Amino acid sequence: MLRFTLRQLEHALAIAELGSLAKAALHLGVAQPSLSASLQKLEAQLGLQLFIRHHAQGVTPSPQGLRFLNEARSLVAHGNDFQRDSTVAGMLVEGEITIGSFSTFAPVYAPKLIAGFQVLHPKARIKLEEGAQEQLLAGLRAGHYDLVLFYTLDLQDDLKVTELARVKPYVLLNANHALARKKQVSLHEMANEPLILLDILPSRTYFTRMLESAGITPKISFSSPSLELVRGLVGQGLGYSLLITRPHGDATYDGEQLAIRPLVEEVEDGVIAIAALKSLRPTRLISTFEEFCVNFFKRIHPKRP
Amino acid sequence: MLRFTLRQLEHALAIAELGSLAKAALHLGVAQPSLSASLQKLEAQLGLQLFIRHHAQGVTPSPQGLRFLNEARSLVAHGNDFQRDSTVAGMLVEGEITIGSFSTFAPVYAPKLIAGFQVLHPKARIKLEEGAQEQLLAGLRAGHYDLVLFYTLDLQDDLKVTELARVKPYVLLNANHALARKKQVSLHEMANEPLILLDILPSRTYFTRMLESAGITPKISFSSPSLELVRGLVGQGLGYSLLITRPHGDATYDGEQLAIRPLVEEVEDGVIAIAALKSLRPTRLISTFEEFCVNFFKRIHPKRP
DNA sequence: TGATAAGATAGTTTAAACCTATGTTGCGAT
DNA sequence: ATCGCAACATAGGTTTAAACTATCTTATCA
Repeated sequence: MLRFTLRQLEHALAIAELGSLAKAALHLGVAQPSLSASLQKLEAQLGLQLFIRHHAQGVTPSPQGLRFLNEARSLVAHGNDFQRDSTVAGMLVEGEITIGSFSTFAPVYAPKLIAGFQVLHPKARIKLEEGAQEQLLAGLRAGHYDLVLFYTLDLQDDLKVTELARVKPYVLLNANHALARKKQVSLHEMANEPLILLDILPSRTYFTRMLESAGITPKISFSSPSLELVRGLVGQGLGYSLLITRPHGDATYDGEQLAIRPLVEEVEDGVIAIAALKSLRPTRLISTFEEFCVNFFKRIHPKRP
Repeated sequence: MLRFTLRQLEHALAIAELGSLAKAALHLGVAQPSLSASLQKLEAQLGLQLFIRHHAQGVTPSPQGLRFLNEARSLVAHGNDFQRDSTVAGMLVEGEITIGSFSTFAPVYAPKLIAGFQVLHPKARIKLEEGAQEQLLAGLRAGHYDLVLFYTLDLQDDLKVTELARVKPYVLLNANHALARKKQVSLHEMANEPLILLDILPSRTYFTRMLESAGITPKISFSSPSLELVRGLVGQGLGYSLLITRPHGDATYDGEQLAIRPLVEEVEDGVIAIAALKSLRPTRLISTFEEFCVNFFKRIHPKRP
């Protein structure tokens, strides 16, 4: 256990610097007897006499004291650096944060998001990790992520969730599919087609729930957690898919053409949201990033009147 | 001004290490609520939330907290090093001390003294500086020397003076001098000879006082603060000298032969002493060196019964 | 020799640190 | 489902440390 206080060291250093308890007291804004006591205590705790007292003209460091004070100076400097870094960490938009992002839309939104933020706050470093919802929420609660971007489904009340945008699900078809000629497609028209399901939470729950409430039992031919694999399978004409996240472009990785059609039905929107732990007070950097996300999505998906 | 305590950092580190306030409290030997308070205060002072509380199962560091704790660990380690070095400095025979030595006998005694001490305490480093008495005492009071070796003359009561040896003054003659044939010489026999005075305090006072109390007014032909210069002048037959410090050998630097003869008169002894400031509590190293000096001179100048 | 300057000491007050007892909350077991 | 357990927070009180005011001691200088 440490037997001295940084405060005491600061006192001793000021005394050494000014060569006098009285002057040091003035400089530190404490009473002279307080310093006297502080110094005596420090000397007692260390078992070293640091200063030689010259009764009517100040003090001078003893040879031992001189060695001590040099080390003390370094320790106090270390402490000051530390304090500056720490207090500043909460106040400035600097430092590092870690964001968790739902894996399907990480590649769609995150690059622009991060790049845009970096322009405004070049001293911030942003780490991005992808994951399924479970991992994201667990990571958030475990202190691994400062914030997570995901699709809201079942809200948990230990999270502070901020809605960023609402997006409509769509039907993904092979461009040559018969229904691709229509402007919009009904779920019922697709009911007997084989469904290629994006099998990742919460997307799967979202789509199965949507089909259920439309009274449809889908024929699932394939399922995969990978958005690009689903698109590839659709591109090969193996079925249709229901999706929310909408990558730019309508070609698969292997060059097939896709068709994207809105649904006829009024279905529940997909809600893109950013979440933080309610119990974790955010730093300036975190709050700033959160606000930036809100504004970013406002620009991309402006609210209809 | 530093707004946190090393104690607080130790607490936070223990909490992080054990993942629980309760366990950390046990480990640190304090009550759990004390830790809770300590942590909350630290968080408030830094404006950072360090831990995420999981109500019934401990705490985990927040992402910000993790960065903080790493730096805190380094600071506390620094503090521990510092404390070890400091407390150890007072307890062990290690480290560095600075000795001031009266210039005429520094070359005679100091080498053996230091070499002998180094054998017993190889981790001690001893710095030696020479000077006249004024400088030595001023240096001692200013905290420049831990100890000084000198000839006692007028005792000052702010010093703790330990007598090391008593030595008799002697007459130094050219080997060819008429009186050099005698076994011992009287001051009165020399009264009309030219005196080459070692002009350094306190030696000068000592010798002039000695001659005064014998009722002799010396004919001072030369004076010099350098012992070897005085010996050289005597070697050239320019006069006699009175000395206390007795270098080994009776040749001058330029090869002349000298004769050393005791005095007939009973005169005041020269007292070799070691002194420290009364007001400065010695470290182990200082005390040990002081004792070593006492024993060293006991061997060299054993007390006559 | 007295005035002055600088630390030390004494006594008191305020603030910090700590303790015990109790409250709150989430989890797991019956 | 509920009860008990585990773990952190809160409340209230006590001890210890830090600070202040006033006074004493001592060395220096005019």
